[in-house]
Amino acid sequence: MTHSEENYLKAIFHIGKGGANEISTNAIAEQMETKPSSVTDMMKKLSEKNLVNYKKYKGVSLTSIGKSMALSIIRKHRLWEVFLVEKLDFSWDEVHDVAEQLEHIESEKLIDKLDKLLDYPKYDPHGDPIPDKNGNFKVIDKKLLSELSVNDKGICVGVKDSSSQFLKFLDKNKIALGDIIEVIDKEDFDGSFQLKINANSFNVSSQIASNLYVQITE
Amino acid sequence: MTHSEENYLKAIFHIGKGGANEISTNAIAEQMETKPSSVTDMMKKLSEKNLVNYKKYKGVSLTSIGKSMALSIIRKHRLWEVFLVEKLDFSWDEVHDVAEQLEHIESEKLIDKLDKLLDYPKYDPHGDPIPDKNGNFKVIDKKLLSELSVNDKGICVGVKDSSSQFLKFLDKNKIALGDIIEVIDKEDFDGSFQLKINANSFNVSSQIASNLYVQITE
DNA sequence: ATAAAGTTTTAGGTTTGTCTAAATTTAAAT
DNA sequence: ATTTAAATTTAGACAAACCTAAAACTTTAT
Ligand SMILES: [Mn+2]
Ligand SMILES: [Mn+2]
Ligand SMILES: [Mn+2]
Ligand SMILES: [Mn+2]
Repeated sequence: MTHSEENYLKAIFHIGKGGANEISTNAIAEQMETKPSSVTDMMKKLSEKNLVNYKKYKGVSLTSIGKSMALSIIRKHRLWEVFLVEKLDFSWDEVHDVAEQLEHIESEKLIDKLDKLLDYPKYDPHGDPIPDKNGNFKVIDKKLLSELSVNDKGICVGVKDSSSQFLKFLDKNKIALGDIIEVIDKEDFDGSFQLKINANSFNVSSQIASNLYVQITE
Repeated sequence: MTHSEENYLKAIFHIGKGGANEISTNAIAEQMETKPSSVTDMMKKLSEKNLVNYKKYKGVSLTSIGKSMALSIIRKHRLWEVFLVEKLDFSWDEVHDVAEQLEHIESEKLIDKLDKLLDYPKYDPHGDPIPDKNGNFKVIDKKLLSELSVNDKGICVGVKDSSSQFLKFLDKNKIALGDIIEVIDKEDFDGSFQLKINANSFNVSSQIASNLYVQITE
């Protein structure tokens, strides 16, 4: 498997959110920042290798082999992200680009030992689940903060947008995974939220609220 | 810089042992396990980028930029080898191939932090020196065990052959870096050595003796 | 000094992954 | 039901990194 092939499989998995949907050529091209014609070429090759189901003009889906390869790459990506944060003191907004490179390192032993060193983490620094060796992971029942109602209370468990920009914004405002969030009020006018985060009052825009995942506790 | 370009620079550095000698096309081809014609192509490209001095039929040498790039890759390779042994419990015969991949990861911050995590090691698991950020490293005054005379005594500080085969042989015979070695006798007949290693008697063939580096203490 | 042998380069070709432009198929709009 | 628009595929091209075979250069041996 080449780096490029791996990146395509990962892209298909992410667009389809792990399901078996038919993914369009254009969607893949956008995700990969490449041209649709390049995608078509690659889909033919991946189809030849039995990693995707491809029928002309009908989009693609991952085969079970393709899916497990995608999961293996995602596992590596997220484990490396944990390593960078936990062992090398990277901040959560700096890890993605390096992990994009590290995810392609081929060595089963390496990743097993890394998993052990990190004490078998279940989530990456952005709250995304880390598949185990067999590709299994728990899907935690989380909601976007923007979907909560007044008086709902929960724990901040993830981010939808994991751009450096957004993560730095959260840092600056001292919002972190694990924080307890309570919805005090919702403003109809602009969709903004009045929150209590770890006992401090906060007001966040609807844009922020729709990029934070919360696990409701009551 | 592509992986391939990096590997060529490293190969040239290794063949020339860090000096500024003119390296032949065939020597590079052999080191890289590729064909001379491929080497010529690459030398033209590296020359274009001012990483090597190249004149047709006259061989190549690294420019100062090329040399510092080679040293940077070697630094990364050896730091990763230390990481694999110290933090992930790899044995010294398993690290090279993985380090060949990891050495190409691009992130200055990553390598600085890794260096710190490992507490700024000066040598890799095979006794090879690790260049610092500026490409400087100490050349330790070591000799091949085969060059020692009877009654010479020293510390085992490195291996010349770092093949898995040889390293496993040393493991099996409980010979490790840091061991104290004394030459008790040399056998003219087959060039074999009678040694005392950490107080135990040993007999090693000339082939072994010419692949172990020793720092003489008396 | 010349021939033979060895080394290096050139010429032309392949594969991978990309691109643009044109053709084809599917979906949407009238 | 056509026409128009959008999505997708094909055709042809290109750069990177490799190859084989042939030509050119250098070194060695006679
Ligand atoms: Mn990431
Ligand atoms: Mn992540
Ligand atoms: Mn090595
Ligand atoms: Mn080494």
